[in-house]
Amino acid sequence: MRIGELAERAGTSTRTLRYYETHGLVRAARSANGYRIYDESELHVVREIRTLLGAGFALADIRPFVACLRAGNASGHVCPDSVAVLRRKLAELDAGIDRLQAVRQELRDQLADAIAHREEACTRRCTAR
Amino acid sequence: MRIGELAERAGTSTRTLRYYETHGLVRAARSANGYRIYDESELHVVREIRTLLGAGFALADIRPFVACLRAGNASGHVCPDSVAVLRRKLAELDAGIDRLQAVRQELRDQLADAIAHREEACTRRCTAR
DNA sequence: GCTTGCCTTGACGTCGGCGGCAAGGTCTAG
DNA sequence: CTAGACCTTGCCGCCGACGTCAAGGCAAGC
Repeated sequence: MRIGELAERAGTSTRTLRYYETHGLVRAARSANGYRIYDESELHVVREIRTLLGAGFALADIRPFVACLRAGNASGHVCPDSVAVLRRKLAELDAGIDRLQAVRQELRDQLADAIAHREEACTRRCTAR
Repeated sequence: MRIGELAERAGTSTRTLRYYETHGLVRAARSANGYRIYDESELHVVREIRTLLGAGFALADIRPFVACLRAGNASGHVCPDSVAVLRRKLAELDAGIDRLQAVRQELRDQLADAIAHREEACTRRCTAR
């Protein structure tokens, strides 16, 4: 399979695949003319990468998952390194959610305040540049 | 007040204040020698900007709040434009929280799965590069 | 032969909110 | 007179995950 086909089947771009390769995540053999030749299994690798990226992981965090897949495991998250990253990400996620919840509460308060003072405040035009 | 003092009192840098100025958020008069001279009220403006940035707002989103302050209102969030941004940000925040919650659930499941299969999977060394 | 479509490497652009440096002008204290 | 602390504009660097050319090689159909 060449790069164009892999890109299409993985739902991404050739540029992205080359980018992953330069960062050591995806592997390719080369045919006589220099074209990249991908093994069927690379499709799973790329999909793993895309899924994790979509979940907010950085490429560096994804590395252990790919290594885990390459080590012959059916899923990339069963290895110790992956689990460590999972735990860390989970903690980050919790912190992020807490932060957003706090901001959300603050915004709701401000919104309520703004509506309550709608008539007494904002007497001049608020669109002043 | 010159730029160094404002920066210190607002807990930011001179570089940042100039940046805000080029983006039309902060205003300064000029003294004879070309130095920026800030009105006392700019301190409130800068603090409003910093607060909103900290809450995850983009500079473009903050503009109406600054305009609202300049229009003579005690707080920047009482004007219609600000309220519109607040509503939008609140919705974005909710969406973001939902997304993170979903990812979080997914991670927890994967973590549980990884732990459950700890012994039967990952037979080879998972740290293969 | 010529076009079309695939592929290659390399290098610069993007977005946002600044940091940091260069090369100079200004003001004040000693 | 000089040092040093402030200020000015301008421009490049940064992070991350790519997009977007540019300039060319390779393969296949007509």
